[in-house]
Amino acid sequence: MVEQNLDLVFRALADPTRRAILARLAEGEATVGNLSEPLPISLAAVSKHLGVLERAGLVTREARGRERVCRMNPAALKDARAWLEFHERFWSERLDALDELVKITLGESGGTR
Amino acid sequence: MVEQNLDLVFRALADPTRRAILARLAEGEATVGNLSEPLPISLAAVSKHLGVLERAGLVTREARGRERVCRMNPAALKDARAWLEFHERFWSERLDALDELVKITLGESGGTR
DNA sequence: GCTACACTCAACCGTATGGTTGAACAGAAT
DNA sequence: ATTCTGTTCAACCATACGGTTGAGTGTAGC
Repeated sequence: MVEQNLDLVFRALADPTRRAILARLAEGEATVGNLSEPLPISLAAVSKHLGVLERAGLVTREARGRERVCRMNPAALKDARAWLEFHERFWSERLDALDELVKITLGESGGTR
Repeated sequence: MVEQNLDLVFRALADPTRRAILARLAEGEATVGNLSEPLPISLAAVSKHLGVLERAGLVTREARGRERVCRMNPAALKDARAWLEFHERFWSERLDALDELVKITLGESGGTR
């Protein structure tokens, strides 16, 4: 359940164009047209990228007149950050423990590889 | 420079099999064979996944006899976490600011619409 | 009502991805 | 020396991805 969401979020973040869109969106809401202006790709391509971001829950698109205004949803980053943070911490602790073990082992046995 | 690394890291993390491999690796180093045991895919496929993880800097593979022992490298997660954290924070602040603005605007204008 | 605009949808294209199988290679075991 | 084992490599397959173009849809403006 959450796992699949991680798939979508990480995959969405793996593309530089999409990260650029998010960066632009961080400055405030924008229409699809606004977003596509600085990008060297077609409007349709941008629309597709927005679809990916939307499916990942990172962005919402709302119709306003004939425009679609996009907003970012920082909450969707939470799971991904939590995953990263957990593993980073977990691994670091493991490494520390390993380090400690090595020190102790070397100290006791005399360090003969 | 860092940007491209983010591509690789996020892309690597976007696959559930690869996250499973990382989770297994968090419990300690393992050979390619060890890693492939619980997985429902071929050894060759696991080897490929390890290639992806290695290119992203998340895992190192070292030859030990005829085996390859894999270890995780938590440092590689740092950039990704930093990116996420920054944007999450940045966006949250933005949203808070927007919230504040809305409150002020509504308070001043009388809140029509 | 017609035209212009903002956007999405659908079809298509080339390349990447995740999987397979079978051959190849290197180290261990006999 | 031969065989077995652990792993990679290469070729192949199906599907997904990121891009394009052109048609379609709905709203705005005259």
